[in-house]
Amino acid sequence: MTIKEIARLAGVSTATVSYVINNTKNVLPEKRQRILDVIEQSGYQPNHIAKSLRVKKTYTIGVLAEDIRGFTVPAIINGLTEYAEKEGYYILLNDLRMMENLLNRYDMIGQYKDKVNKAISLLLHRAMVDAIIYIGMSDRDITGIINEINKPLVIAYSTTNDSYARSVTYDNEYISRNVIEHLLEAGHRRIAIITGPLNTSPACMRMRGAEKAFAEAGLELDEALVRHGDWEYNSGYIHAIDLIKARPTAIFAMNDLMAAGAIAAIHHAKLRVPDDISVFGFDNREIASLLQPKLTTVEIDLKGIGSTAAQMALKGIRGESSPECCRVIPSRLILRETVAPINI
Amino acid sequence: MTIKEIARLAGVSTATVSYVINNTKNVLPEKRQRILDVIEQSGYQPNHIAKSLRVKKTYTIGVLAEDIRGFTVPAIINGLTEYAEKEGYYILLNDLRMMENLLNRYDMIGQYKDKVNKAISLLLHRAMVDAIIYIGMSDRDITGIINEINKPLVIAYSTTNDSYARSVTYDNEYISRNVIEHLLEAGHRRIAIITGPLNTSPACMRMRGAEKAFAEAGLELDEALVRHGDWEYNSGYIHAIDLIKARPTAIFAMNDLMAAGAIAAIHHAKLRVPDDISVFGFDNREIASLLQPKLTTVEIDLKGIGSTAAQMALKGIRGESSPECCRVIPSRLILRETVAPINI
DNA sequence: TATCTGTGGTTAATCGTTTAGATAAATATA
DNA sequence: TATATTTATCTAAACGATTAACCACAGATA
Repeated sequence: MTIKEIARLAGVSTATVSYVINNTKNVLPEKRQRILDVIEQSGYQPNHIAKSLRVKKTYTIGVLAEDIRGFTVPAIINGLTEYAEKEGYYILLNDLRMMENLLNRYDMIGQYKDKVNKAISLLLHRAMVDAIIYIGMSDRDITGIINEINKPLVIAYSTTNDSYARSVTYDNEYISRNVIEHLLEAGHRRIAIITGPLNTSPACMRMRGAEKAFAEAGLELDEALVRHGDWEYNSGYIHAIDLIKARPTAIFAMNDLMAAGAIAAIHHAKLRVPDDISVFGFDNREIASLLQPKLTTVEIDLKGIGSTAAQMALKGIRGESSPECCRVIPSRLILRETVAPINI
Repeated sequence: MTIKEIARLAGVSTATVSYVINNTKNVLPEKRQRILDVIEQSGYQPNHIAKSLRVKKTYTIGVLAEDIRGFTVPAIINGLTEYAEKEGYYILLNDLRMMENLLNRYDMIGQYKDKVNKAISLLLHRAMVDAIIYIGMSDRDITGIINEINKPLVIAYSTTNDSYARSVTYDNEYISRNVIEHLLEAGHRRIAIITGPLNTSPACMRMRGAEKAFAEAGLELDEALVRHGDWEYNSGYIHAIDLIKARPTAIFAMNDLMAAGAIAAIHHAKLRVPDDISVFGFDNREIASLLQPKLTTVEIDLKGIGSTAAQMALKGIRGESSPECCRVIPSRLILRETVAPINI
């Protein structure tokens, strides 16, 4: 079934059929209906490939994910697909699969660069996507690595200071400030913090947010209550063991895994959560609601990041140049059971 | 840069250029080299869309996932991408996003059916994928729902008894038998089981495996020690509370979430894991290695399922009809800290 | 009446490949 | 030598859409 066949059956030219399919020129109502009827009956579906070839658009967005496993990327893709589908676009997924080996290893940067650029080139020239969305987990500014491309590029989750690429992230600093504010309001003063590695920007920004919250309250962050973890469960456990000696009334662990470790450490020290020590996490991953007690934490709107990224990509494709080159999606606090006011 | 331009620069016809690019006909070595040089210098990349139109193949595999969030689907896609990429195929991802609303709700079956068929039709007729891989989590046999399609279809993870579709799953029954065998070998006799809902096939098959292990050892499964959970943490907790009264020496929970609940229940009863009661989980999700003590569990080779699905899809595309229509990927036991021999 | 304008439709070129069939030259065979 | 075969290459027709350019006709305008 081709457009030619439809035209023959309806007794018109292919051009006319095309015009009614795409609503791109006036056609007499009676004729239009006849054509639509023929299409309906024959179950005709326009050949997308032929159209792509002719109009030089594939209605496809290439998505490059550093690694699809884990909890962040799928949620982003979920939101992304929803928006793209609504607008009639496809998602061509390229999973770079480099969770363990290449990410955050600076001796591997050459290999990383090659892999990314090869993937982009493939997406651009062979698959001919209309735009690319890069979902970055690592702290690298991807734009410094990518060869020039002539299609819209949007970075999701991680951030960039490139002027060409658009990016969409979350409010790292602001929400972290909220966390500390929440603890301060609950009466906590001796607040310990287990950060991520300070050479990663999320850890830095969250730290800055925390500092601001203290400053705004006229207080000062006690350096003796700050430890630098590595995002892993064990580092949360170990640092908490250490911190407990300094008698904090609350611990803000900058992700849920470390928070889980901290809770285990607190229990191990025969103390109770939140009665003796409150714990605030970050990420709201599955484990957060399974811990006993249930973890109070921060939820990043990953789905929102995804749909916004898709939206920005489509704006780029349609040439609606948005003045904003970086959007930040608000996160929210999930208040569960691990934080309690201090003076009860 | 088109093939025409390359032909002009190399002083040959487009046909000849095409022949050297695709290695499809003999070309004099000297001429071939000249053409390759021109291609190299100009950075020419063949237009994939044009090729697809002509040869009626898009080198694209459509992947339909019921919901990409969660832990299973991404791991499968990871393996799938790896294989497909190696063979020069793309992954067009369609996330149906129906975790909460449609899955396993039988009043929603019409809506479910519509959504799946619309997605497949889109993939087939508009995106023109060469094959479809359906990653099913729910227990529904998808083939009963899909309208006839004339391209290879492979079902991954969940299973089918359709003769047209190929499927690739894991060894539910066998590995479950292994779990019980392992517990029996460790001297356990009073083994409690927390199943999933018995109207789901994984729960049934795992149950059958367990029964066989008992039977083979000349023992009988004690019905009083079996409870039917709903895969959620809470049901593990509640059933374990109840089971503990019957004094089992081991509990096999048919997923890690319920196992985690069971462990919490055991601790709550002031008993120790594994000293008083051993616990065996299933899935090896992230939480398994974070629990204290670390959970002994089953790891399904999701990546293997993914790459095998891709392999089968490609076989289908290439017309290499494999006699086997259903492959099962072996799982393995992950022995950690929650299972101990009984008589120490 | 002659010319302009607008409307609905067709013709045919085009997008960038692949490939069947034609052609010409070189080599083998009778 | 004449004919058949093989080999390397080219010509041109697809693939299935879109769309610029053109055309015929009706009604409006000078």
